[in-house]
Amino acid sequence: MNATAILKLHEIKKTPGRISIIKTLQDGCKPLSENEIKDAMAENYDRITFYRNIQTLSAAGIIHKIVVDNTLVRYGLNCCEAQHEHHFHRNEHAHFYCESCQNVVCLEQVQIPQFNLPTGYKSVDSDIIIRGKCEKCSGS
Amino acid sequence: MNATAILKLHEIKKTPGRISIIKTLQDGCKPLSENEIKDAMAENYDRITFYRNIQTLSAAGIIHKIVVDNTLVRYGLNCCEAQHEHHFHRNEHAHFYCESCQNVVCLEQVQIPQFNLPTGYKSVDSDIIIRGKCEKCSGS
DNA sequence: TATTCAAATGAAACAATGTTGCAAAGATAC
DNA sequence: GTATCTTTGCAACATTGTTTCATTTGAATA
Repeated sequence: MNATAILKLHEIKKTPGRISIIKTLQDGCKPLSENEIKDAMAENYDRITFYRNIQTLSAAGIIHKIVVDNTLVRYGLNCCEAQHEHHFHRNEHAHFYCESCQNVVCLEQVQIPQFNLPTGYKSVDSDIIIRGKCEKCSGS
Repeated sequence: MNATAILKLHEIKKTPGRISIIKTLQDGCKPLSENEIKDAMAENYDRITFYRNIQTLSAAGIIHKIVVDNTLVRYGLNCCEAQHEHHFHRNEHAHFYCESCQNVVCLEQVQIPQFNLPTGYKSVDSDIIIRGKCEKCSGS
């Protein structure tokens, strides 16, 4: 689905900045950092607008923020299935962070476990970051 | 175990800043933010020294950093068992973040699952943050 | 197509967070 | 107590994130 269609589906105004962010993430085929998106957007990029659009796109369920570390944040495009939902739908999945190539991979297929919490604790959702080496970097 | 003993055990120099951080975390009985530690340390606090000591204590396995969000970081004291290890030993456990009271709880007893990763992916460790309501805040 | 109005933008200014270099002070071994 | 190496604290800087407000723009409607 193209950027314009995604925005229309979620009833969000089509603006150059938002189109740019979505297209960049589609082209990148993986979660990207602010700087990577910035570089791709070139003169289209404004930092304040970027943060606001990330907020908007995130709240709409179009993208999700991946916090690998407090100084290492990536933004990933939600999968196509999630894009068909009109309402907010968190596309919950774990993430893999490769300590060699620094890439983040969305592990759509990895089952999020049911954690056995102490009595009285109610879980709403969870963030799972698995660190290690990806396929390319572990082959040696 | 008191702060001095912990530092000696890990062969790290005993300094006021480090003692302060450890004592504050012991008194707090829960993971604390930089600001909470700062307030407890009062005039003892220096921001640069704090960051460096967090780095040192963390590398030694005395404390661990919990990144709930990129703008929401806490530091937790490692449990006593881990303190008996001379070498670095990551005391791996999941964390619970209460969206009502903003407290973080170390879930020592929650089993870290074996994630079924795609072929070639090697896991080293993982960060698990479970969000929801804690015992006190869910009772209503 | 022109009009309209709410929403989005971009500039400035600010706030918080994290890092580096370096001289002075302090902790431990002797 | 003295020597030595580590740690501290200051200054300065870099990065990341937020708020306010006047201006511009998107898109619904006439």
